[in-house]
Amino acid sequence: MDERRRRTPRQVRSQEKVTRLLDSAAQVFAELGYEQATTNSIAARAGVSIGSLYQFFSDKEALLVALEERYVADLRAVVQQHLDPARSAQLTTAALLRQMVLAFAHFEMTHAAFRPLFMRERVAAAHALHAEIVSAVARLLHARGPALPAHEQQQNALICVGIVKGLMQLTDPPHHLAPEVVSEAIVTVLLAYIAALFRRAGLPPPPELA
Amino acid sequence: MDERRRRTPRQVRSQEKVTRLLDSAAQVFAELGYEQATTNSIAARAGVSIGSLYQFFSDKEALLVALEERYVADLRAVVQQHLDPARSAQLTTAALLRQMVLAFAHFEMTHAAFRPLFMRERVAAAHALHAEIVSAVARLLHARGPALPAHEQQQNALICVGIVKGLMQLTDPPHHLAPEVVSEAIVTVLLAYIAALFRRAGLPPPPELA
DNA sequence: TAAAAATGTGAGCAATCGCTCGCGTTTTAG
DNA sequence: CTAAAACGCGAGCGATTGCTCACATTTTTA
Repeated sequence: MDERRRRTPRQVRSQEKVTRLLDSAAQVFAELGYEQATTNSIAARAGVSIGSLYQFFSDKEALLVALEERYVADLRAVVQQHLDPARSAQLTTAALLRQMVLAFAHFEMTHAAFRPLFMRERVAAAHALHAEIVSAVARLLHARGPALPAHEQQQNALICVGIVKGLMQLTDPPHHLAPEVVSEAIVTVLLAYIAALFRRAGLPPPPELA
Repeated sequence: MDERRRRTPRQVRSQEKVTRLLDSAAQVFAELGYEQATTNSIAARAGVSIGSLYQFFSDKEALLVALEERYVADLRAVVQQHLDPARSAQLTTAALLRQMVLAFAHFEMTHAAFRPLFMRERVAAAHALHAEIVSAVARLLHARGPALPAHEQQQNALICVGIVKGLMQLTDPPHHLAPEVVSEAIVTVLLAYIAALFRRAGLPPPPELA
């Protein structure tokens, strides 16, 4: 299943080492980015020799791929929890958006290497998940506004996701805005944009959006 | 004035070389980013020996700084043309926003290294210009909506600039949306957001924003 | 307990990068 | 025309990086 992991660790000791290495890689990648991070520093921070690192990971990119699997699994769990149609049907659009944005902000805070790696590099599974999210948002838009032009929903969803991704960067240097402030602004922008979509289609926006 | 440029080129031949080196640096920086770009490849693409490169630039970072001066000067010209109060007063908010966003999209298309360098690295003059832009947008917001809470205008302006910066990334890989499509979406989002600001303050939004 | 398997280690190799330096060529000054 | 100044060149130096390998240590197996 994972050809980039050289030896599957059989002893508890080495399994913990793999975990520590991935934690260390996440930190160093977050601080320096993938290219600037050195495998020696990742091993050193994990308290592991460089030789041990290469017993478990075939090369530097294998660390990235393994981290990707971990992050994508975590993010997929968040997405399935918040984009589930059954759950979302019980909430107002405003409440639903707020919960989703806050969940995503929390994910980014607890997964420091997410943006520097998966927003900039070419990472296959991350892009597949991104496409899933856009489609799920498109379905959600269709459920909330069935009268909106269906052929535009995919693009509208892409804009919505872009708003979240783009504005969430205001929490990074050099702006360093508080995640709560940024999340609130994102919700405001999303609600305003969706309301504008209704108006552009000649429909009255639902009162909860105003 | 520029201590990082070793010899000020006195002959036309070498002045052209400096120009070619900066053009080449812009291309390579845009393709690979600053860290991954190599001075040898920049010199090679410019058709200049590596020795000549270091006659005019003290080190690799000097290329970045010189490029920064060029880009910041160009962007400042665009900004002063479009954020000038006298000019902007004659346009509707919608038309003004559309012109500004299109001008910025055109700037990014003609300055390929702008985002990969100045949105990610710590570049002093670029950040100063960014702050100027946010303040100018804040003044513009105040002019268009004097009744809006003044103490929020700086933050609202930061959100507006963040919307433009964040969504403009949809023109990059992996999305590759057409700049015209993205610009139109940005205008829609900006207008919707500004209208929402009026509503949140208990004011009726100007009809041109609807 | 002893052999085998798994794990741990870090000096150092090959490749790459930023940058220098010695020297040849072209342009300018007088 | 001649000397000086400016410019051009690229082999290669020192530093860094991803990664290997020969060998030591620990755990498992029988």
